[in-house]
Amino acid sequence: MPIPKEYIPSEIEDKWQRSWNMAMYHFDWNDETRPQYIIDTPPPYPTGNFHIGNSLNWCYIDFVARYKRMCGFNVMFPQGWDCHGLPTEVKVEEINNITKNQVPRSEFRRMCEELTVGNIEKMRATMHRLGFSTDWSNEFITMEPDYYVKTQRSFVKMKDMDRIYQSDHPVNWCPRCETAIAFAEVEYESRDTTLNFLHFDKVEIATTRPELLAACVAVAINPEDERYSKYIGGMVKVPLFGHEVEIIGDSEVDPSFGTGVVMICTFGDKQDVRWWVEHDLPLRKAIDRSGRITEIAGKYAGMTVPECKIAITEDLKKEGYLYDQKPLDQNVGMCWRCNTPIEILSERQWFVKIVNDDILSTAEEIQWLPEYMKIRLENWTNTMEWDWCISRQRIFATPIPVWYCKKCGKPMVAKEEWLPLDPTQQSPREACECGSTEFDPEEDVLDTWMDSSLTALHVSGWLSEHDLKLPTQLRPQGHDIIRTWTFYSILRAKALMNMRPWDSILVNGMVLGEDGHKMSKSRGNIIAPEEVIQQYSADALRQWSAIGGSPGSDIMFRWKDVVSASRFFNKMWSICRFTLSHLEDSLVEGIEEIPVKELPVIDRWLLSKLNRLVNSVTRDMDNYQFDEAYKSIRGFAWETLADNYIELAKSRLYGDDERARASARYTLYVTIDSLLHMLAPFAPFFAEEIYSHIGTGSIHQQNWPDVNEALIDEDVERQGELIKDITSSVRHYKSEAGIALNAPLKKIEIYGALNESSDITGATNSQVEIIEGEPEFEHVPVGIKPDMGIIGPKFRKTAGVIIKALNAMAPENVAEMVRNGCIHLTVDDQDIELEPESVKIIKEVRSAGRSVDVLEVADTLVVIVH
RNA sequence: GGGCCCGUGGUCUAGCCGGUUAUGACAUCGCCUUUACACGGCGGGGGUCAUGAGUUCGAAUCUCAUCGGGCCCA
Repeated sequence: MPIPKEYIPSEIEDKWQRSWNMAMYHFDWNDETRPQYIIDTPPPYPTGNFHIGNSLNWCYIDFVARYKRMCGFNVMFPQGWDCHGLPTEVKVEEINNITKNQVPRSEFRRMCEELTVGNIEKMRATMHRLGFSTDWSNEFITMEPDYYVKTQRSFVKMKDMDRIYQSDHPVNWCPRCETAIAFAEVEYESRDTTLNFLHFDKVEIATTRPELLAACVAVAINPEDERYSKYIGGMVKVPLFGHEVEIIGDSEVDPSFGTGVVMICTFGDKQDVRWWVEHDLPLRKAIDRSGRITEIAGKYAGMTVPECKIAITEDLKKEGYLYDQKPLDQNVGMCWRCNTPIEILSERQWFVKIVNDDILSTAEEIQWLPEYMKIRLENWTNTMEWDWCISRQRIFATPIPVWYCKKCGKPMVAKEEWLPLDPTQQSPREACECGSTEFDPEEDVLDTWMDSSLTALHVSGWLSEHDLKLPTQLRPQGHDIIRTWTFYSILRAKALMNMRPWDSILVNGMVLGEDGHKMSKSRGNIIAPEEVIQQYSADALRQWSAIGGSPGSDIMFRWKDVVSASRFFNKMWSICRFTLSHLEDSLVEGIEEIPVKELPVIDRWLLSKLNRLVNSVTRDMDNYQFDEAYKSIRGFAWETLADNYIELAKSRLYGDDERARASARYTLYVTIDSLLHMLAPFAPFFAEEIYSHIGTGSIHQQNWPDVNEALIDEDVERQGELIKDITSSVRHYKSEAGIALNAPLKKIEIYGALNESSDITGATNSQVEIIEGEPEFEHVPVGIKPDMGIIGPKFRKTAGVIIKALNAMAPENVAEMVRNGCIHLTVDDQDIELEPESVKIIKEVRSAGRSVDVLEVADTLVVIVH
């Protein structure tokens, strides 16, 4: 069946997407013959929109999954969905025009689930369209009991091993979301604020947060600061509120900032918390959970923080306490979800203990790609000051399986076998130690990272009927979530199984828009994958992923890269169509295998280069260098195969010599077949389409090509290269001389060791004669080029003067000495001898009166007779 | 303020454990419809490798400083 002239990707991709049996990508849990290759795929948040950044990451994963499968691994490329979290809650409130407290918890949760199910469906469709070889038999959805039972069991297990505890501790608090958040969820933004200079009764202090005066619990100065050190241990009165606080000394105070005196509030920032702990200061809560000022602030109670700031500043001015104000550029912590400035509140929360050394030593056991990404994790780990706060005051999340006894207040943690459960819907199955059976449920829920940090354990069969296959082989993810997902995943695998979660972590960059900035709605530089697929093709988008940049670096989305990708597929299509048109009959009868020795030089040249290509692409794929791999495949197909080989082989393919035709056909077949196999992980649709014409079954179930070392032959390559170069310089000659490329030349004489000339004859459409021996032309040395690679290391310091001396000599003299086997020269009264290889002679050929042009190709002379 | 990454023709990029002629793509210019492809072919122009200093016989490559950009954090 001939292949159509035009390459119409939409039809081809649609056809294969419909007909592929996705079961061919399933992981076999019971296979004991193939090595496992389990990928800890990121579970995206089901926004309903699989964006281009996801696409990049998933393309990388798919390249690896398909490659490893072809290499004989038992691959699992599962897909999970990280469902819980605030954005969905907000969306549900928006859609239904309600707040979460207006409907029962279970009803609200149901609404969130319903929205999520729909969103997952949309994202699955995009993934299918992109041709990912996902193993859908191992899909997981964190909001389903099958998954969150594991989150809950992990909670109970870690509680039992004292890795989880409950405590009053300052936490980062988002007053808008009314929930605690972890450090990882705090983002910093530069803001212009005002530094206010206030008179206290003994000292002057500078503060950016006068609204927290009521929460002032101490005033701190640097003990080295001679201006104030005499006050240490004394008391001062806080303006407006009148309570007395201690003056403490602490070397952390910067004497040069503001007045050199700072007030400590509970809590204005993280430094306040450090001082509060260190100096054992009292707690004065001035802000409540909703971000309003509390009763301790007297008449200011009930105001919001910004309102209070204005009111207090006014009063301070009125009362004469405020004597100066200066603008200050300050970084303010914000909630990463809603961008509200966070507060630090002291609340009773659940925490996971962080053991920094465990994280760091486990990170050492993992191969990081690129290597430097590990440093980011280490830096983050070393700056952790508090434990991980895992309780959240939300609804759509995994419930914390705990109740509190109404009588004695003792918490009751669910037994593992009771799980999954929701304590707000179910009661404990046993009585409290005190005998009471009345309980209040824990209404707090778990941080979503408690779900997603278990993915490596989950996909490797933890707490399932299968044998545990931890560690997994690969964690692919973006560098934006190293401090969260990477960090927590390592923590959990280490805590729960005392193992590393993965052998390797492949960190991809962010996708930048065409304006060079990270894609975001507000910048309006977002490109949807569907848009790219619709205009070009999924294979073209995948190619952009492969060659847009090397893994780890941020990569810009550029339409022209997609265009260039689709051009390559057109070219490849055309190459395949040409090949197939010559293969037709023999494909039916089976391609006749021809012994290498019987093939013409140029065929052996191509096969030698092909095997080198297989070798390098295999190495690149093993190192996740998709850009390198793809570029070399593309370069080989376009230049080596299409521009050179096919042009050279054409005369044989169209000629009468059956044997010569068969050789070219065989070579083309072998080459196309290998190329398609190597393209398969990158362009699964294209490769499958062409393969369906030349092979049987799906190409995605074939083996990765082996390198046939016997076909790599340097001598053959040199000869082939010469043939190619001669042909190309004749082409160049014609182009320069304004001769049509297919116009015949009178005669071409080649002086040199070349066994075959028929392909040159065909490609240049001219009579070719190979002449042994020296040509009758004058060979004039016109210059020399010293080889620094030889002279430099040998002569070191004197190399410079030697080069100078060489360049000063007459080229013909040097050439003469090279012919005699040794170059003598005198430098600084010293005799120096150089091997002939140290110098390359540049020669010019002068024709002796004949009406010819002379081309020099490597060491071979090509004479064009007019 | 600290850490990490990066400055290479107009744009993006390879090279970066040193070796003299710096890779490729896109763009640009000229020529060509030659039985796979004009979404093509052939050929050309364009870079003092951010700046300055140092190490070295030799630096895009190593060191330091400066300037500029990005990311993460305090």
